[in-house]
Order: sequence, then structure tokens, then C-alpha cells
Amino acid sequence: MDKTFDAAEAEARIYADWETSGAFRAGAAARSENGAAPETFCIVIPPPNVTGSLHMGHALNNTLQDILVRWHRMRGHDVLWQPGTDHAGIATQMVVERRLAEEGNAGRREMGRDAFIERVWQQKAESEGVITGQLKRLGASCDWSRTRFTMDEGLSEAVLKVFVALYKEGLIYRDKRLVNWDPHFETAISDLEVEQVEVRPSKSGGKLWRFRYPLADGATYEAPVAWDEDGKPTAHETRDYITVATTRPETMLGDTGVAVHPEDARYAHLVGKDVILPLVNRRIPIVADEYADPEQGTGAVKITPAHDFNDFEVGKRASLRVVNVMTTKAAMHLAGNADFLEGADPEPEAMALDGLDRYEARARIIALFEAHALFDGVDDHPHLVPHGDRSKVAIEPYLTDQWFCDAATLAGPALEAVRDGRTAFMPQNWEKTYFQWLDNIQPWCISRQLWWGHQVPVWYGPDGTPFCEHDAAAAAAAAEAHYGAPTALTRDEDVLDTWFSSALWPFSTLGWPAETEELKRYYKTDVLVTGFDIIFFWVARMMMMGLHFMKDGDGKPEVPFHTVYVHALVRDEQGKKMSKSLGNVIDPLELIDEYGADAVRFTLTSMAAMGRDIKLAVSRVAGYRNFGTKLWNAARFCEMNACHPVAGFDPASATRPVNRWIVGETVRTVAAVDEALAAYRFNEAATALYDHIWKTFCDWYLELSKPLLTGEDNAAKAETQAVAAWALDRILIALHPLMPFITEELWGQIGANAGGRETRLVHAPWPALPETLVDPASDEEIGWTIRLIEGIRSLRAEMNVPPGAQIEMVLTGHSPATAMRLLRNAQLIQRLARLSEVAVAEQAPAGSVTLALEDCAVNLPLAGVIDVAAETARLSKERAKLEKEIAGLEAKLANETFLAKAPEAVVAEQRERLANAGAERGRLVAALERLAGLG
RNA sequence: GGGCGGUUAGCUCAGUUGGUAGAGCGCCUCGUUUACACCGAGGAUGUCGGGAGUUCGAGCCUCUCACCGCCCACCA
Repeated sequence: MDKTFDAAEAEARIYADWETSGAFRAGAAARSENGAAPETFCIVIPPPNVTGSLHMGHALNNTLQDILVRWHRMRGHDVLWQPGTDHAGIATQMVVERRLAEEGNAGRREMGRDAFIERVWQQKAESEGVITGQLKRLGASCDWSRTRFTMDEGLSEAVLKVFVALYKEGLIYRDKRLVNWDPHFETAISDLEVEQVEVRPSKSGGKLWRFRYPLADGATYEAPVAWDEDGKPTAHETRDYITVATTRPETMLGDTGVAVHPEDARYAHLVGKDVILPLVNRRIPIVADEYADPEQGTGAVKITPAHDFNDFEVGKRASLRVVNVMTTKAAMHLAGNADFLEGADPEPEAMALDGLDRYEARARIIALFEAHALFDGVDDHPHLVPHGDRSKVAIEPYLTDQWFCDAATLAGPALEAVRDGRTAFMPQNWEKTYFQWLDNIQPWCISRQLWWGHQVPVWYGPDGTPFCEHDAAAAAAAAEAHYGAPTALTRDEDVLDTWFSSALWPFSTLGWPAETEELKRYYKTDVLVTGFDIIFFWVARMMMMGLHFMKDGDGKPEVPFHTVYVHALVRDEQGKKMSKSLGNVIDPLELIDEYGADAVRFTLTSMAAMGRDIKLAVSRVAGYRNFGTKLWNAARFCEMNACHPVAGFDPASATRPVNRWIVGETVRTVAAVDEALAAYRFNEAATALYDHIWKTFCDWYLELSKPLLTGEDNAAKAETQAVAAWALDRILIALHPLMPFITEELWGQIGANAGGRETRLVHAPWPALPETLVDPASDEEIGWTIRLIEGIRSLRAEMNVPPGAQIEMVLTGHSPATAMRLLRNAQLIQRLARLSEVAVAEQAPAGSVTLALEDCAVNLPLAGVIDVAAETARLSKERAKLEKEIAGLEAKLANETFLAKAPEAVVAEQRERLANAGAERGRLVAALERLAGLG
């Protein structure tokens, strides 16, 4: 064997072997018990963007899925890990448009829809192998033969079916209402795709401007201008205007009213009067509406129903006109805008704003108010402004026709299913987040004015009558029935929100709407593994769609998965979110190149404690690469000592305490891994394996076994070889889900030395180890031996005994059982503690240093070597520590309420501890007395 | 304005029904004993954010304060 594992070489080779042998195929290695069908286990992958590349979030997400999948596969379950990619409407269209621009090609508008879509498909074909290739480098054991794409034929069919069905049920409808409009991509987006960004005061924003709107018909009123201590006005002035405050001056062109609070005494008398909108010369009413907050701004708020969600509602209540003054690019649209011009007599300087970008128009309008002496002042006013999550530009509330899904209706069963536990979140606190969102869910805007996506299956007749059907022919037939004659139809140009198709993923990938064998077998799926950032986008919507369209054997709605495991976000070492702009992105592929996929996986796994962010430190990856090397060398040691797997070896047959002990430790570790994985406590599985392999197996078992492996006793040697090989095999199996490559490689190499293996490790049966293999007597004996060796080593170091020096050890104060224990393991102890001789005696030799170890004293005769003063100091320190502990324990045991109320076991434990501490103190005192005699 | 989470060794973090505070990295001292220097042996390091409460007993439960982070929400 080589001295280290060459990850770069081996990973590619091993992965290729798994793939070509069909190791990941659905149902591969499934074993049935007692003739029953094997248990199934299915995970659908969160489909990465087809043009995306692997980032740390993917690495974590897919590592965890792979661990579960490999674990279940080895347990003999019928496993399907369903892979695929997402067409990612906006993101992909963005990528292609950017690429077109870079290449100096015509933009999409110039190309036309068909040519552009053709180009996107081409891009898809070019880049889809990238992300899947990267998942393979990570070791993901998906059934790649079943790879799906959200826009492939089958999934498109599912989208059509769902859309038409929901439309016909009235759960999808078209509506003209204010939506979040992204002026960059010129499309509507959903509420979820909007993120609030704080705008700080600057020249162009983050301010509150006050404008005076003149009252119509020469009306005036007395406004207070000074107040006394009680807030009563003491002076007034006559005004012929009302002052409004706004953060968005440019929208004033679309104002159709001014609102004041009905109980606001300052303005109550103005309700019902009109103002003349400056620059536009439109007469608009002052209305009373509770939305107007007397505390906010001037208490009078301008109402622009076409460009503000609140104003839209106010306008509806007060029957105000809706005047849209912007283009789809958020530039001013005034000339030829009938809505704008109706009832208006705009100043030429207002019309000059036509075609200007909204921010440019804002600056010009502020200047115009100043010029007209209608400017009332400005204050800094940091506030949140909605931005498109992809485009990063401020979104514009915009009045358009869009398709909506009645999410509130679909949410009911989705809420119920989590409330009654048919689907559970891990960790559970995410359920609260899920409830909160679904309880307040708004209609879901599902149409996008993009080209890349599933086109809405709706055709319109000449009079605008919609026909929602599976295809053009069906729509034509419906139209003919409707009109009584064949009629030309035009198809709706919109495409659907990407998440609409993702919502169907758990059943569309299994073949739905066809009633496939896979659908029957694997739906509902088992666990969904995902980050919390897409609980709303994706998880909630899969719940809604799954429950609406899928039924169980009794015809009841069926959830798409019984468990949602929500993992953390991967952040950088300082806890910042990784982002390109911060430049703190750690590329998982670079880490894999440097340290190997196993190390990256193990790092993420060991940090994946539930409910916490992962701050990734690269030093940890190096540490776990070292862990792999450690395991590699342990295997090399076994090979060098001819520890080959013995067919049919029964671990219960081991007789030597050391061997019986490691068998027990192995049982415990596998049980711990099982328990941890069953509870999704991935980090605990990692810790259990790390400690067992490094500390227990390498540091102690292999060291303790050396005397046996090199000794004269052939029976003991053979047994140790067999046990070591057995224990190492269990290690490879149990570690495989976490570190698949190095374990598979070792499995193969070790197998080759022993005449081959029955299966690859990826299909090796997971151990079922009975608790009875744990032997408490051996545990206790080896535990004691280890503590003894540690104690002696510690003493040697403190006494500055040269590492190479072989010294004697004399045990005193021991029980007969302890003496036997010492003699049985004398060889091991001598070697590991570097002793020339071990003995038992009635009395400690003169000039000994002493270690109080449980029921005995360990004496190292170091006369002439030891520094009496130093040793006295050491023992005194030990004694002081003990005194403190004893005092604490005595106080506790003297406390009657403690004795009365604490459980008996706890009290007994305290008593035993006190007894031990007392005995230990006795031995220390004796040792100190001997030293005093020496000095 | 609602909701969630965090504060434990220099750093990054574990700590699952309350019962002697842990790991890795880093640091210090030793060490080429034929698996491993990507190593081995030994060592130092914490009023578990502050305060109060419940309890025989609190890192863990309750309340409160402080600071940090995230999510949701229509305040001009």
C-alpha cells in the first residue's frame, strides 16, 4: 500500500466504477427480509439551476442527502435518489442575455422569441453537465439514469395538467391588480422575490420631501403655527394649500387624491374639498381614510393608486382614479398616455419629463416644486425600499394583468398536514416559520413576462375570451364550441414562475401524470433535505401541490415527504454570508482538489449541528484530510501485520480482553452512528466515528495489539489478526456514508489481499451487531489498563524521565483482582508505558513517585532521579485538589434535603465518589510521608 | 411592528428528558519506538453574556437586561 491516499487519482476512478456498475440505480442492492418487499427510501434532490455551479450550500445539502442515501442503501433498502436540474427562468434567461451581450450578439428582442429560446436550450445543453459533474465529484450517489429537467417533456406535461386542472377548479385565475414589477427584467415577480433594502439618505433617496398642493376654488383655512406647553395652538396662519410628504416625488404625476385621517382635527374640515395637482393641473379630492397616520409626515398623504400598494387600497375605498405614469422600464410615460392626460392640463415642463428614468424625473420634479415655490422642505428619512432579488433594482408596484394561484385555499391542507404530524420539520422550530407564512399567505402571482419557461396554456379568442386547455387543438375545439364556428386564437405569451414546476418535483420526476411503477413505489418520498431559505419558495409549495394532486391508497391527500430536514447556511469563518461581492466565497471544488471530497464532506458533516449556521474554517478541512490519512495508515498497519478478513469470523469467539474490548467498542460505535443518523444528528455520527477510529482504534487498540501481533503466542496472534481485520471492516462500512471514496478504496485493497470481496463497499451490508457482543469485564479491564498507562506516562513526563529510559513499576495497596489484572496485561503495559518490569508488593520501594489510581497505588522507584521538592509539590497540589472535592462532596452528603430528594442512584454515586477520593487521599498522604522521610 | 436564533477555552464549535464542563484547531514541553511528522506522548486554558428565580442541585428550566444575527411586515 502507498503511504497516503491519492484522492485526486482514486476518486475519479472509484466514481466511474460505481457508475458503470450501476451501483446507484434505484433499488440496487435492495434486500428483502423474510420474503417481504424491501423497505423503500426516496429522496428527491433539490434541483440545482441548470446553468449553475456547485457552491458550499450545494456541497452541504448533497453531502447530507448522500449520507442518508448510502446508509439506507447499505441497510438493504430499495433506495432512489432522484436527481435533476431546474430551468430557473429568470436566472437562466439572465445568464444567456449576459452572454449574448458579452459576445456582441443581438439582444433577445432583436433575436425574437423562438430564436432566443433556441439559444437558451443550447446553453442548457452545454452547461447541464457542469453541475451534475460537480455533484459527482462530491460523491453524490444519485440514480443518474433517471435525471430529469423541469422543462423536459414529462415534467412539462405535469405542469400543463396541473395548470389546467387548477384553472378549471377556479384556483388559478387572471386578475388586474398591482404587482411587484421588476423594471430591469420587465416582468412581474412574486412577493417572495422581493427583498427590502435599506436606503440611506443621499441626493437621490432616503429622504422625505414635503410638497404644497394648492387648494382648489380659492379655499383657505387657519393652520396652527405655534403651541403652548399643553399642546394648544397659540398662533395661526391662513393657508391656501395642504402639505404632503413623500419619499417618491416622481409618483406625484400619478396622484389622484390626498388622504387625511378622519379624526385629524387639523384637516377634517378639508375633507371633500379638492386640490389642484401642481405641474399636472389635475383636480383631485381630499379624502378621509384611516390609512393616513397623523403622526407620520404632515398627516396628509398623497395617493398614487397605480404606484403604491397602500394607495391602491385607499384609492379603491375612495373610488379614486388609477393613473399609471410609467413604462415597463420605469421611465415616465406621459405623452400619449390617455390616463395621465385625462382631466389634466400639464405644464410644458411636466411634459418635458416624458421618457425620463424615474430617478431623473424625481430630481427634476423636486427642482420644479422649488421653482414654483411649492417646496416645503426635506428631511433625512432612511427607509426600506423593495428590490428585485435577481435584478437588484427597486421594484415598481405596477398595474397589470397577471395570473394568480389561490394559494390560501391550497395552504389549508398544507398547514393541516404539518399540524397533525404527517410531515415533520427537523429541527421542529421551522414549523413555526412555515405556519406563520402559510397563515398569512397572499395570492401567488405565477405569470412572468419572460420567454424562458413553461408558457401559460391559455388561448384567447378575438373578444378576449380565454380558453385554458392542454394544447392548441383542445383550445381550438373549446373555442369552436364557444363561438359556434372555428375561430383563430392567440396564445397567452406569459410563462410560469419557475417555482410552479419545482412545486411538482416530488411526483413529476416519478412520472406523474402517468401512473408509473416508480410513482407507486416511491411516493410519498421520505426526507426532503434543504436550506431554510427556500422553505416558502419550495417546501410550502410542494406541500400544497402534493396534497392537492396526490392520493394515498385510501384516496386521501398524500404529503410529498414525511420529513423536512432543514440544514444551516454555510457562512465564512467570520459568520458572513458568502457572496461574490464580499469576495469571501469558498469554492468547494477547490477544496476538493486540495483535500479530497471525503475531507470536504466530513468537515461539513461534523459541523452540521441542527439549527445552527456553519462557519466554515478551511483548517478543519485539512484536519479531516489528516483523519483520512490516519485511517489509511491504520489499514496499512493491518496489512503489514497480515490482518486479513476471515470469512465467517464470529466476533463473539474472541477470547483476549483486548480483542473482546474492541469488538464491544465497535458495537457501540455502529449503534451510535445508527442512532445519530436516524435522528438526523449528522455531526454526532461524525464525532462518534472520528473518536472511535482515531482514539480507540488507532491510539489504543492497534498499540495494545502490537505485542500480540509480534509475540510468540500463535493462537493469540491469529485471533488478533482476525479481530483487527473485522474491526477495520466495520469501520470502513460505518464510515462509508460519510467518506465514500477512501473507504471504498481500502475495502477493495484489503479485499484483494483476502481473495476478493462479495460486493463493493457501496453495497456492503450494514452491520447488525447484537449488544451481547459487549463484554463489560473486558471493558473494565482494558479501561483500567489504559488509565494505568496514561498515569505512568504522565508521571514520567512530569518527572522528566528520559523517554528512552526503561523503569520499574511496583503496585501496592491492590486487591487480588487488580493484581491479576496487572499480570494478565503486564506485557502490554510494559511496552506502552516503557517499563523494564512490573511487580506487586506490600510496600512501596523507598524513593518512589506515587500515583493514586482508584483502588491501588502505582509506584515508580526513581531514587536518585526524582527531585524530592518537586515531587512533594506535585503531590501536595494533587492532594489540595482532592481536599476540595472531598469537602464539596461531604457538604452535599450532609445536606438532608439532598439525601431526601435526590434519586438514590445519584446519592449512591456521590457516596462512592467520596469513598474513592478518600482512599486516593490516603495514598497521597502515605506517599508524602515517605518523601518526608527521604528528605 | 411581529417572529426566530445566538452569546460555553485564544479561534471555530459540541453539549438529546437538570446530577463531576468537552472536541478540533492554535499554543507550550518532549519524541525519527519498523502504520502514520497529514505522526506520537505529555501539558496549560473556562465566575458556560449580566442579573433574578425555580430546585437538594442549573450551561441546560422560568423571568429580565445587554449585545449580535436572520426572517416576515404596506408606514407616506
